[in-house]
Amino acid sequence: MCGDLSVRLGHLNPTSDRAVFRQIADQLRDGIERGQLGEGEQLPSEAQLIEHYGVARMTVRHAIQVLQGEGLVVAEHGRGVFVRPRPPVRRLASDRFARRLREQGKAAFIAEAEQAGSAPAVDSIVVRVEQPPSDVAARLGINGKVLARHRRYLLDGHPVETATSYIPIDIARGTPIADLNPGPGGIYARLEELGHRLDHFEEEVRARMPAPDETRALLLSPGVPVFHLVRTAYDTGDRAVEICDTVMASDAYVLSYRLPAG
Amino acid sequence: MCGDLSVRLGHLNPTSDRAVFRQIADQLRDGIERGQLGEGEQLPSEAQLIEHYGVARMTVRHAIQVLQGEGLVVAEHGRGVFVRPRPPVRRLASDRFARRLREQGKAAFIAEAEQAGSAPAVDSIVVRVEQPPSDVAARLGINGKVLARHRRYLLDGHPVETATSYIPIDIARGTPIADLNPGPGGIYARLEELGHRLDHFEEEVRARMPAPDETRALLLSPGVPVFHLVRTAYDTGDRAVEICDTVMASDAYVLSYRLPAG
DNA sequence: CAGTGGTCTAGACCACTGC
DNA sequence: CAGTGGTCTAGACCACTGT
Repeated sequence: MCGDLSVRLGHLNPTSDRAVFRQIADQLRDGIERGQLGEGEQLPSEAQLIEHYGVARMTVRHAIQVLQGEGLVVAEHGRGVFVRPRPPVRRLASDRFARRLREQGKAAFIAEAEQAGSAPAVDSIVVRVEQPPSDVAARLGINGKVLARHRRYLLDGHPVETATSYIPIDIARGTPIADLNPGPGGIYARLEELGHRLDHFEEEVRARMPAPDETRALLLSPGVPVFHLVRTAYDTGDRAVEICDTVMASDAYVLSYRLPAG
Repeated sequence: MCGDLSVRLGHLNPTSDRAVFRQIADQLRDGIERGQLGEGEQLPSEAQLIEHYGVARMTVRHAIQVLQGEGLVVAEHGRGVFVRPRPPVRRLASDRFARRLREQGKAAFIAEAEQAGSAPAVDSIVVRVEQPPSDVAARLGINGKVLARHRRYLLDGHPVETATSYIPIDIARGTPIADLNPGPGGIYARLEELGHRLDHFEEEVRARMPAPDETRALLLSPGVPVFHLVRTAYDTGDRAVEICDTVMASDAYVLSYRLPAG
């Protein structure tokens, strides 16, 4: 009764209240979670599923769409539908902005990626003066424009993160912070050289589905959310001297934080 | 040419490569992002969109499905499709497990919710001895079974978070930690009374789309990811004494962490 | 009851992949 | 070229909401 598919597909329960496309999605999901379909393996084709279940094409497409929305599979035009491979995750530790790392002359992203054996890259760098979003302006305590540094980070050629740093103009003007390449240790090293000794950062983390432009910039598969981080840097005078707004492919990261108990 | 819809819908570009359903989704998304369609407002009905664009029903449904996947709208059977209201978010600060809060006799969730003016509740409590997931076992340095405390948290009647705490049996046996209600200050207070003075926590944060059982437990709308937190509590002897595995509705939370700069 | 979205069918034509 | 998924049509019937 079952063909020679790599998954053992079951039968539909016609008496069930559960919609047919959901029953099909359930069975495929089961096969994935049980490991009968491993990472990168191909699902039965639409034609095979239509044949097996005796349903219309739109019904099996709907089932597959459900799994795509859950981030379990990716469809590739002309090739097939595959169990989504989990990319290696980058672990971001809460000490990643510690001074000792900065003093080694590497920006946080580069230093960490190289240590993990990946090939880091930065592109799409744009540095300009602009009007910041209102929440950024409020945190910086500024009404007018600020220096904005936009960039995109890649690991082994895959984009994983876009970021924009906002720095008050009175701090950045005429310094390497306003240059395309701010020099060794990144802008945090420059801020400290300028007398803004950093005290701590406050990082806010949200998760949501990406907007279409984010899907493009990060080459996200359907069903992959993004982390949205807003990190504020405070100097020892408790002034907010920089805000970094970051959008990250959530399947490429685990964020790790140390919390005090005392 | 335009009817009296609350959004000004544009026209399709037949020469565009962009699929018709994407063009329709783009126009509706635009209306939402420009604020022409505010939170909770109703989108044009399928019938209206079919009429306006002169396309088949499946095409407009596909467009709306795209917006659902992005978490922008929610469809309500028999009522219509609405711009998804953003629920009030709960801000979780990194000092939420500080001893001073515990000493006030409240568990972290309850204390914080009441302070924010919400009505907290806990249900679905299950306490039992079970085999933990292998990653939990590894972190606890344990091979066999552990005490597991499952529960679900609600704010103002809405489920927002499910959590499972795992505690080594040799620590929990015969203590209030193994009771349904562990008493004032929660299990962290009990752990400290038992001599396991807490030193710090390590919290790992992931984001992903929910599995179907999580969608049910948290009543999640389509297009809403979850935070998956795994928090390990270490005592002053650097022993892992508890692991809390938490799944949270990402639209109900902003996580906030303080990072050292020094 | 009319109006809404949910499920499903049976086709059509197209675009991409790999042999 | 055959096989795959992507887009779109034009229907059908159902289930839920509100009046």
